[in-house]
Amino acid sequence: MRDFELALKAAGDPTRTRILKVLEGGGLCVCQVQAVLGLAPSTVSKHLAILKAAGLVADQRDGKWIEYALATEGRNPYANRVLAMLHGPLDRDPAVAADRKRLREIKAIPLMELCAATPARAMAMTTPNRNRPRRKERPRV
Amino acid sequence: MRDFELALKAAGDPTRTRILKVLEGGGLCVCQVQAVLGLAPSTVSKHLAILKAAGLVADQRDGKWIEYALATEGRNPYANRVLAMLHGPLDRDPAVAADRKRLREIKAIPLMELCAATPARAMAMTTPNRNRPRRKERPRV
DNA sequence: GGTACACTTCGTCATGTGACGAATTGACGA
DNA sequence: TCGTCAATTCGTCACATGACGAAGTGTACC
Repeated sequence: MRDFELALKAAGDPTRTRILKVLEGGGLCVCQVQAVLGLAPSTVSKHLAILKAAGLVADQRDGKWIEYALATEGRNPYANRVLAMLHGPLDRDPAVAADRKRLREIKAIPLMELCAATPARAMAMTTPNRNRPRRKERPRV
Repeated sequence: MRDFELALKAAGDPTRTRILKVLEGGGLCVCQVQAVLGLAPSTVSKHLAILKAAGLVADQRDGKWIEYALATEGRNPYANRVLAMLHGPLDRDPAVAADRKRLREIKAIPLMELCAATPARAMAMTTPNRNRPRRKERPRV
């Protein structure tokens, strides 16, 4: 019962549903997820921890970054069934489509440049028709 | 997104999971569900309303009683997939097994006798070795 | 029509949840 | 070893949720 509850509650929150849909495109570090969602780092971290506790995602440290990806197999027998439900009508959801679009833009930004930016600046980075000069230094906040 | 959220949040609550599992044995009226769960009528009614709004159960009035049953088809495309997840490890859950046992005892009690009883009395009725006289039967729902 | 009763709705309370900023942790590089 | 920075944890707040009893609704039966 606990596994069932954890899996459904984890996936049932709209923000976490968005995270799962974004991770369908492959593993991401927290700051990338944060940039897509436009939420505070602590908030994103909490959501990812809930998804991990439910066995829906797995994390893997990669140097300074921690990559989160959809779980392929885990101890929660319901995780796979919940993840399978992501395919379908959700693909036509406006919010999901918007996240997917933003994800493409964010993946074009080097991690070093993206992660040092505040959410507001990361959002600005993804606006089109913006002629930003390339910086070598980390932008001041 | 809304359908997905409704279905997962509705089924993700432990009390509502128990209701769904109990309804697997066939449609029941509210007072029967109430007797199984041991909760106040208003609480049960609220849970059933949430499950109905999520498209997981359907109700049908039968005279004075209202029968709730698992939805066979509905507008929520995720309802069937969530209901399918009820089969599996949940069948081995202690709470689910206890509810199933109590359900058998409750189904042996005529509706007229069961529904007029307070939850405490209904619980007392389901204790074994009780030699209750048979009353005229209500049409089964 | 009036009563009985199965069920729902309303009002209230305690607890859970999601959001944030601030402080902390842990790995990399100077 | 120390600073930097991605990520987490902590503390706090507003709001959602689940529980209950009381009051309301609608149907059957007299």
